Amino acid sequence: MTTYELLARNDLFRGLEGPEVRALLEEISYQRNSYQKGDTIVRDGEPVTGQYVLLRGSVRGEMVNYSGKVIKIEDVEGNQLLAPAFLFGQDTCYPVDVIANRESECIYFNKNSFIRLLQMNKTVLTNHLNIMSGRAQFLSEKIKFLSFQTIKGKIAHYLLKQSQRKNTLTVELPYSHEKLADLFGVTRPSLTRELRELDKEKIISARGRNIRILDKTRLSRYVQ
Amino acid sequence: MTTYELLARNDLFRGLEGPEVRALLEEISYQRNSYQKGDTIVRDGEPVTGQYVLLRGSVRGEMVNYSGKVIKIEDVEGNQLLAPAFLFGQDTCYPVDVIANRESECIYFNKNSFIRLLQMNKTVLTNHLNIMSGRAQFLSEKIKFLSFQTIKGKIAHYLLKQSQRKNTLTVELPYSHEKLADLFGVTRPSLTRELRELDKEKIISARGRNIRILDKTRLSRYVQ
DNA sequence: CCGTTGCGGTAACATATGTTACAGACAAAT
DNA sequence: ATTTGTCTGTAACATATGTTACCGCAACGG
Repeated sequence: MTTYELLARNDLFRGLEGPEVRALLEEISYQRNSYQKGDTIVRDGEPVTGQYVLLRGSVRGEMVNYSGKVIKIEDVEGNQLLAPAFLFGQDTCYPVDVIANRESECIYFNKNSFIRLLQMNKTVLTNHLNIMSGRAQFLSEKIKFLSFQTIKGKIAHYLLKQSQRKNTLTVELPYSHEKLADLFGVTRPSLTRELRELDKEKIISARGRNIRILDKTRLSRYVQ
Repeated sequence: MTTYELLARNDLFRGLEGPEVRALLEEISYQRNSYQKGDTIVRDGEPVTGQYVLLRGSVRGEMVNYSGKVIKIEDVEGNQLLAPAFLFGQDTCYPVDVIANRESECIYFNKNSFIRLLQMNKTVLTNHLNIMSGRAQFLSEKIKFLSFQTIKGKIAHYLLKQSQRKNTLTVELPYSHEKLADLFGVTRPSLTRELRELDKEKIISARGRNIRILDKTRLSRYVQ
């Protein structure tokens, strides 16, 4: 698929037809880069000089502190902007490392090009405002999730959300306990321990990554 | 002072002259409301239907969970937008309660009016993008602060920031321990205990709200 | 002058979570 | 077939923080 066709599906261009997107992009300079699994795309603290768009693949944003503790903020899959809310403002720096989960491809617009893009089309601008708002909403949710819940609360919240989305009581964890623990901001043995306890109490059945919700009511009680 | 004069000093209108602001606002409808100390201006979970601007006074944004634990997100003083990053996006809801710290006054633009305002003037639009980016940056910082630091780490971070800003080694806490504990997402006795310990170790001298940094080096070591 | 109130200080104890280390299961690689 | 690495499970123990309750002080209002 061409760059245009891929980008046309991005939320940034929602509501525009392929040819319109093509016309916009022809006026703008950008570069296209590939990354291998494990490659760092942007580093925490680096100044933001432009806008990356993930075309293809999967990357994750994570915060790391000096003593090595990791909090995974999110996975970004497919065709999305990376850190879309950080391009503006003065002397903004990336708040996370962005690392490729597997082979991936990005488009990079430098700041001026991206601003021109926003100015050239009102729909694009509106889309971008929506995307930025969505990010702020996401970050707020994250604060709530990280600071209010106990580990069991986080597990309950997570499982109930997954189960609701797929409309099933069996949840296959998309991550190892290790990764999930990072997402929750806790350590791996602690996460495993709490999973085991919920299993022992017959609230869930947990066999490695395969989890089945046995008692939704009691599980919900852990969500604050 | 008139509404125009007040608003003209808002970051949203940075770079515009008073008369320009006046001209813009004459085309737009808005309402002006007063609040008493303790009044709730917006409530967590309420849909966002417009943009509040704090004209005068002081408000705080805080998250509360069902069991009553509070995390104060921030204080907003004087002339600023409230929750500026949440107006766009679909079905957005406020992520916090916003409560007046003392008698305060707000302007409220409904969503369409505010969007028109952004469309009418490119400077205003750019300012708004900057403000939104700033919010995202702030929220990211908050996540780091809340999830990486121990209580002593939070104290150290906070004191060092205050001391740097005022360029002095004495910090007069602007809050009671109670409020500060909310800001840190911890309980009051725990915060007091840690303050006392830092005092005992002669890293700071803490007498109620009056704190003096005695050993900057050792204090910094607590910041992750 | 005295009660009330809010605040800081403190202590005993409970609990959640981290730390570290190791063992077994399994799959991939050799 | 063997090795290697990754993952889950587990345990003993350490630590940070929460919980609850109480004290005393200072400010304030009646």
